Amino acid sequence: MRVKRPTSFDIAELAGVSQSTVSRALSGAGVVSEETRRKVAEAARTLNYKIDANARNLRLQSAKTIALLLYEDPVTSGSLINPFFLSMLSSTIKAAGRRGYDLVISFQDDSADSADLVGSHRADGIIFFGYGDYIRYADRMARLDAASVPSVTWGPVGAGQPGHFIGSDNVSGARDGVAHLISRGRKRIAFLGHHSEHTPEFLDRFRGYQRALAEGGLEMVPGLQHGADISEEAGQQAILDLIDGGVPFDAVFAACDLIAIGAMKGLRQRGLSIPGDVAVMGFDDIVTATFTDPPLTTVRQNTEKAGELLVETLLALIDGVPVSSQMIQTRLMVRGSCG
Amino acid sequence: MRVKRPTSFDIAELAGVSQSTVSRALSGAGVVSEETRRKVAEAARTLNYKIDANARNLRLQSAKTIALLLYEDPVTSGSLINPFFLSMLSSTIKAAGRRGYDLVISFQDDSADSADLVGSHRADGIIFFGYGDYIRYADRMARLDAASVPSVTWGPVGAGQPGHFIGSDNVSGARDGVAHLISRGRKRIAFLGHHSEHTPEFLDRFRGYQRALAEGGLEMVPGLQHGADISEEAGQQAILDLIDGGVPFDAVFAACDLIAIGAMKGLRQRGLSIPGDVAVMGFDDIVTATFTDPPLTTVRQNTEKAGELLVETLLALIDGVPVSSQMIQTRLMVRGSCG
DNA sequence: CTGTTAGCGCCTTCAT
DNA sequence: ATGAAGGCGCTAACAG
Repeated sequence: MRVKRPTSFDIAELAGVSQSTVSRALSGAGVVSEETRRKVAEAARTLNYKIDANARNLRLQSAKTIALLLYEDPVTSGSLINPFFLSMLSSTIKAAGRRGYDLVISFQDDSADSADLVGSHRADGIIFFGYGDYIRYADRMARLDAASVPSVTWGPVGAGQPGHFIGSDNVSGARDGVAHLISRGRKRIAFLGHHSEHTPEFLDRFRGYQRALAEGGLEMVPGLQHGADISEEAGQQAILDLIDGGVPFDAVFAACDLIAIGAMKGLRQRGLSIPGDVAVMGFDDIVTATFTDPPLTTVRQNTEKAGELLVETLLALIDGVPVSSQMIQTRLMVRGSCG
Repeated sequence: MRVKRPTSFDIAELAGVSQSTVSRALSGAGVVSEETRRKVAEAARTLNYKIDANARNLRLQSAKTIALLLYEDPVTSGSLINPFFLSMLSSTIKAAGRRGYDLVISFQDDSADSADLVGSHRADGIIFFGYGDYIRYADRMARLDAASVPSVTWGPVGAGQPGHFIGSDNVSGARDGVAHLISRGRKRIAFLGHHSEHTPEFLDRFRGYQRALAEGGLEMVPGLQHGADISEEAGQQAILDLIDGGVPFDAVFAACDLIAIGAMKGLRQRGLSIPGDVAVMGFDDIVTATFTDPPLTTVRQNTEKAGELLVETLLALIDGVPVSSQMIQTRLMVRGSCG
């Protein structure tokens, strides 16, 4: 059933030129007279010619493709459901497309395969996604580096991990958020989310929380910090634990929106009003944040810019241009949940 | 910085055989002595050899790659956020991986590009995703067909559209769901969701709803059918409209889980209890359905099987094997929201 | 069972 | 400005 596709020789014949001229005319690179360029372009159009990517890439020793690896791991089983990543995914695909790169996607957490994608010229480099346990990834990174596989990871910038990172300025973002709560007169501010070295992004947000408290002249109230996985359910459970713990609080800073939304549910479940009794602040600014009741005030991560920088950095790496990790500024989105 | 990668000739030399023997040994296809196969495998391992995908695919005139096109359109702007699609995405990627196929993903709704992916041998075929307006897609499908581009769409099976489809049995799934409501003694059952020919899957679910009512000896109560886009917000708004409409009801069948979850919010907002005052039934069985309060009873779509069938069908099409659209059975997941 | 040989379709010097 | 020729790395006849 496969129709024989036209090759550059067919175009050459139809246009009355040589095959190499066709190649030059279409790539736009070489020097070709305007006249011939037009003839070639037309011939290509009438035959519906498309450059064969395999032949081209074989010749060029590249792939014009970026591999996107999504990690699933025990700590963050909910991460793939996190709408935030969908947003990242979309912006990254678009950024790559703008530069003529395709994206192959893979959920596999088999580290061998990821390097193979590049080893086999299926992809020119790798972008890693996933709120994750970066300590576990460290050796993978090291191995990729050893094989000189270009790669960039979305995550904690400047956490001392090997490899190149693009990520939000989590410390200052969290600080801004908590400072806002303080400016609204809140004094007893809880923190929801895990914050060990295994989740450095959350750790940074925790540090921002601490810094804002210090700058606002507030003590961190013991008993108002509670771990939570990245899911609504975890957030809900965490806030219930907190309420039942008996230590009073008038605000919650959640390490991400999903946790914040879960917390709102828990608060309502216990008959507490938002923001009357408790103000709630999130982090990410997922689409749903606009639609909660009240709408969630949150720290927005710039996913557009993130995708752009991830791709740009990776392509630089592929071209052998030295690059450094980069931090993206966040922005406070004031809505109704903090009064 | 790019290290020169070993070729099959390097392996051949190290293993003391010819290059073609290396190819045979590694592809597993040809006849090679056990002895040589071992030697070659070991040489490949020590040199960390990976078959060059471009060369291989150029030779084979294929790509070993499937393109996944996600459609975004006005009607379904929320669809990409729909966790259901994430689940589909994951299962499809895994099914493709199991067969040695990579997946290139694209959000673009530019129909030209989709055909080009195949025309340029970047992909062997296309899988389309997206609750969508299939009428708008019809001409795209026709065009792809004309260019003999193998493609499969996740969507309404048997709706008379051109092309190959894989989808759930929406009519019988909805019927089962509504029959369950009836068996629990509900008499006035509302339907939430759009159901025009533009959204044939929802239309089928509406038909299942009608059928169940008829089989249960119930009349369809006028005023208890309300449109809703695919989002929590739309579901919430729809149920509020219904409540304010004044026509009493004791159950809601939502065209998808997101709508159902929004409806639950709206009911609670108006002080109605679930399932005491109103039973709620969804469709999809997204992860969140397990965690609502009460847990959502819903009609489960088998995403595992869906991904498997989509890939299997597409590969058959690519091989020129005739295939037909296929319907997947749903399964009622009884939880707490229907009493 | 293994080696030799001929391309797959394109880009790119090197001549002209 | 254009044409001729070589080769990217691999698979698949075809011989032996």
